[in-house]
Amino acid sequence: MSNFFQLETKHGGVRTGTLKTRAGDIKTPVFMPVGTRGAVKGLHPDQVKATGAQIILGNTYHLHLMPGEKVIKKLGGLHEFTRWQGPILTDSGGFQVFSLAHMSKITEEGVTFKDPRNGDLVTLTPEKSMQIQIDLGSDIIMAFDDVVSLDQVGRERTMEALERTHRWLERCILEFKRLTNDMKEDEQPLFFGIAQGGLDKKLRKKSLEFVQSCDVDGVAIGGLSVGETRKEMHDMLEFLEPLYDLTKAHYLMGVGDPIDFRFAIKHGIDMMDCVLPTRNARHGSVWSSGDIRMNLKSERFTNDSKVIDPECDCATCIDGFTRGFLRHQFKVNESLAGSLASIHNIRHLNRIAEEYRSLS
RNA sequence: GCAGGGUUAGUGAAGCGGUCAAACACGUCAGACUGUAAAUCUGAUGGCUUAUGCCUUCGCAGGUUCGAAUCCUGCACCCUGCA
Repeated sequence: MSNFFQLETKHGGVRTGTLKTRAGDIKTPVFMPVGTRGAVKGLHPDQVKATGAQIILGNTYHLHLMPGEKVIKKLGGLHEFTRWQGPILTDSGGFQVFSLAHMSKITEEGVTFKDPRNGDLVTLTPEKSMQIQIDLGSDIIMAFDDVVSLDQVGRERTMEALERTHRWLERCILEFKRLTNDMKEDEQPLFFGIAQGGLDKKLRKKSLEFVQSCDVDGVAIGGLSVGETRKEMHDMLEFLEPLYDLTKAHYLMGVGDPIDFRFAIKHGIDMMDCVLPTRNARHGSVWSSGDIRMNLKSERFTNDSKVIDPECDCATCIDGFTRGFLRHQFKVNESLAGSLASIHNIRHLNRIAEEYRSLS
């Protein structure tokens, strides 16, 4: 497999580079907004693009349930379907092993989930996940992994989940190759493996080394930001920093609090995704300069004529939407409020990424 | 005018002699949210407060009772029938 990631500069732990996908190049470090069901919630693709976003995520599990990958394929694939023209990364459904743990059953073959909406059983296997992601038309395909929680039950199966994740990775690679065999190289999606290991450094090292020894275009760190303390997460990122294969892209999954985002970039991470900017935004919570959080629903903004962050260049701030206006729209449940705040929060992370990219 | 029904905390609405500072919903205030079961969830919401504590409340004014939001009397206002 040729190398789709080009490392350009390195300043301490900060790397800048370019990830080449069939849908376009991605400058790293990069923040990737999450559009689980094919849309970044509340935003038109043009608005997402205007935040500086280069790539968005979709989710195998959700899109498989509704409307189904066959429908999306028939309607031209994810790009045509969603009208997002840039690269798309799809998560494999592995995270749902964790988030829907109490409604799922894991076996060596795969995982059976109960659809939380109607109780329907959905089975996902490494092969199935690859097939779905290929049908969706994803540009970066993620391995199907076994994510564990940090509670007692999860900790006890950390080792088991890690080994299973590795066996599943081999199955994913075989299936991915089978499905992409007849594609020209520049038409193939990329494939990323995922390292697990919970908060156990030995297991983390073992997992990272295993994943990097496989035929993958990028290596992802999974299973963090699932409830551990900030210190635990940062310790692990510091520990992993010298262990990465420098020729591959490094993706930290699910992290996007500005503080963690900066920390990860300084410790060798190239890509991150997170629901935090959009979820928080819909709940009225936004970041401003200095990564300070404020809740726009708060009474104290009622008469505030300032924009969210006077130093911000996002469309929401540039267009002059005041805190007072946003507070009002939140209070009356107008969805515009969440959209405007999402634009701001995504831009906030993209500005951070740009700050580090400008080092090159 | 006659006969019924009603008036409960910011709003709607339970309660119909003690376990009532008073269910529930909404609203309000605050908090949480990290590969989205998430436009969701949690807490507070008469006052004072550390409180299993005290004080003031259930249209208004009296009364019965050991004890009343709950029963009685009068008054005010609202609704529905009949005139």
